[in-house]
Amino acid sequence: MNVPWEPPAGEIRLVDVLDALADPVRLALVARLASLGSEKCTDINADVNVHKSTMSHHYRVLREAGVTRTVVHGRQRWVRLRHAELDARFPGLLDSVLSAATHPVQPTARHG
Amino acid sequence: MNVPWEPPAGEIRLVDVLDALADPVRLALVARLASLGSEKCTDINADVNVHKSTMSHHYRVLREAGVTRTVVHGRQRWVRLRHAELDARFPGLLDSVLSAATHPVQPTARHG
DNA sequence: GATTTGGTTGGACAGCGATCAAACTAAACA
DNA sequence: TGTTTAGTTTGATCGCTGTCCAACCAAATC
Repeated sequence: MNVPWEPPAGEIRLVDVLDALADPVRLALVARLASLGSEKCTDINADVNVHKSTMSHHYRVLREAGVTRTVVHGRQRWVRLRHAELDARFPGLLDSVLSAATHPVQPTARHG
Repeated sequence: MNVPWEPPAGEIRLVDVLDALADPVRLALVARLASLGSEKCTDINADVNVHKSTMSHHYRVLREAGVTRTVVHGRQRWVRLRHAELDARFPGLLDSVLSAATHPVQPTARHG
């Protein structure tokens, strides 16, 4: 039920957030969390072809950047986005990243 | 008058853009370009306490990620944001990053 | 208490990236 | 043509980072 260290909402730094999102594995993870909500690490790991210790590393990067919150519940961890807090500090940022991650706009083909 | 290599608008990758923005020097440079428009490298370098070869490296990262366009004009280079193209592909992304970079929202103090 | 389970930590490794200095290149100018 | 100017390229350094494996740890279960 406790929460490992994370930055207070007012101290989340943009560069850290961008850096946390600038990795394919973490970006996919964030997109997944956005669509599925809170998830157990086990469930996430099951779908990712990466060692569990590597995933643990990514969880930490996201958490320490202020992107996610990890709640310890018994012997499992639940991870979810700090969506509202992030949006309060950097309005529109997370949403535009998520929309970019899931629906990048393709250029319309030119005929002629 | 020629333009060094840059990705076509439709092939700009989100991870590359985020990675390009996830550096203090480049983020500041992008914010500066957003407020001042196109600039010569010399002018930019003058205000940044970083070696010119380092700046050249940053210009390349931004350009190859699709964030900026560099136009060679005689013996000087003009750098500017590919604002419209970026916004067409990842709507709202650049603007939210710029607004986050220049006006991060501070939490309101609680009097209690 | 011993074992299983879910996840972290530490070590090792390879690769990358930010930085500076020095050498280089191409354009402009004297 | 030689020199200055604007910026790139190359080389070196050094710290960071993504990855795996092995060891560890705490909670839950037997």
